Amino acid sequence: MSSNPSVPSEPSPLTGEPAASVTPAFSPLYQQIKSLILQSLQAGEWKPGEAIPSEMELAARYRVSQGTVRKAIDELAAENLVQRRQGKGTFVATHAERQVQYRFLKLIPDTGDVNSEGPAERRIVDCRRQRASADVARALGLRTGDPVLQVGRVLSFAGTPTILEDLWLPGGPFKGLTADRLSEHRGPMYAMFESEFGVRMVRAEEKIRAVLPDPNQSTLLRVPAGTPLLSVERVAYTYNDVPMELRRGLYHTATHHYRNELS
Amino acid sequence: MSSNPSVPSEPSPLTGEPAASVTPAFSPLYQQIKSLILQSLQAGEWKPGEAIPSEMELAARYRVSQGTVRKAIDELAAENLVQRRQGKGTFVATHAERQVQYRFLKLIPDTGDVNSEGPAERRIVDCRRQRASADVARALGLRTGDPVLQVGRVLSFAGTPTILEDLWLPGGPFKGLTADRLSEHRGPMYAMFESEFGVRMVRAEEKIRAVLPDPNQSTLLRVPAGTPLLSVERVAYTYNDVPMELRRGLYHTATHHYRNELS
DNA sequence: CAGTGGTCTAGACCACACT
DNA sequence: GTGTGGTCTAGACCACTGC
Repeated sequence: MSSNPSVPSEPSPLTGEPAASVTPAFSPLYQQIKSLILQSLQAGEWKPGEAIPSEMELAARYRVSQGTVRKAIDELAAENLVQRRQGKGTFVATHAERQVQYRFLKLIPDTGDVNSEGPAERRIVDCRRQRASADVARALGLRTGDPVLQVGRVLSFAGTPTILEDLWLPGGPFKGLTADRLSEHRGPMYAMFESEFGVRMVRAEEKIRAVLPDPNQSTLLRVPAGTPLLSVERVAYTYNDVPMELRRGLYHTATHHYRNELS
Repeated sequence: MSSNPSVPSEPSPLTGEPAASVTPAFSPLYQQIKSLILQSLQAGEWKPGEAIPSEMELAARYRVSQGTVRKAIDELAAENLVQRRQGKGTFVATHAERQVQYRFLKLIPDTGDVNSEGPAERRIVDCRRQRASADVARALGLRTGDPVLQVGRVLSFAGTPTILEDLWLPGGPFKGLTADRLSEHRGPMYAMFESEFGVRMVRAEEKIRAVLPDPNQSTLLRVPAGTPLLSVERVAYTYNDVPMELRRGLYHTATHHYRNELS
């Protein structure tokens, strides 16, 4: 292959970047291929659940060897952006698959049997457009006062209210989202975000604390005042680390716990 | 290379396994190499912080190509068992390095500035040998009544008690551990486990809940009764998923939070 | 059967660290 | 310069899927 920070483009997607600084640092070919694939994913060239072109096709398209494409895809697979299936192809990851549903929900029943209690029962408490407060704006990368959608809901397991959460979504990308559409959909909310709004959550950060509920919260969760609850603040990101959701949850951990793996 | 589930051994470490069932499922060469390296790590052939042989050397030792060794090491590096350093070599991971100290501690100050408060001040509350209760035994893979070491301690940040935790360690591997040796050591406890007892924690699982302290706990943490606290129960594992520590922590989350990344 | 991802090899060259 | 890990290639073959 030829020299460095240029990669042979095909229909020439060439994203500007006139190399303002001196020698823009070394970037391996496979990283360049990776970002090209990433751009296609981001642009929606292949939809969630669909197969992307085969390694050979991509190798031909980008004029590199199959091994180089393979390494690029390996990294995308490691980041859960695509999913490889031997003999079938490589598929754009989605929150709609049975196996990985509720990928970001780490609260599980103490029995460990995730399926024993069936799917969560969801109730939308409220859903309204409003102007972003300072902290919501900061978390979503907006300006204070920008339009946001605020949603409150309760999740119940086996009839017991267990999670109370508030969501804030940027008004722009989620234009047209209403309480009705939220109530109607089946399956994970993030799956609906993909199919209805083309927004794919690929990564999230959570800050966890122990708190006490205020009177309103203890009513909704049907727990006594003074019951300790897990406060989980999540910021979820689409491609390129763009924040797309702020979520503040209260988890009742009497019969469930938050599970985490460290390595 | 030759046929499958046999790999050319060198000084013949050949770990039994007479293949009891029919066709022991396909296992790629690099996976076999990986487990051979894993055995050497486990046996202490290379100590934490030391370099393992170069890829070329390992390739010669196992009679495979460098690429195959590379893929084996890639996986070990992804699991944080070894660390690659370009131009220098591949090193056995350790809890003693500056960068990854407290790798398993996810509680960080709300300011986000991990270094602003300096190192934690540690106080051993108690340390005694006892017999494993049923639940401790189960978590550590022991039998009820087996000897275990129980340690209680308080961690303070900037003079404020923030973490109260109890540890249970299997009596066998940690023979000779005393309150004095615990108090004397500097740096992470897991680093001392490596250097003093040859026990390397490579992985852990945590179960998190919100709880209220009992009177004794609220005294030690200097918080009022009724203060919600994070309960973090951790089981830490050495190689081959052998549990080596049970740890029950109470985190005061007024000025700190538990941070988690999802993907 | 053909097509896909997965493994393995051998060789060339690059980037980095030490000496 | 030498040795290390890191990248890239080209080609062969294997395992899995679906027609």
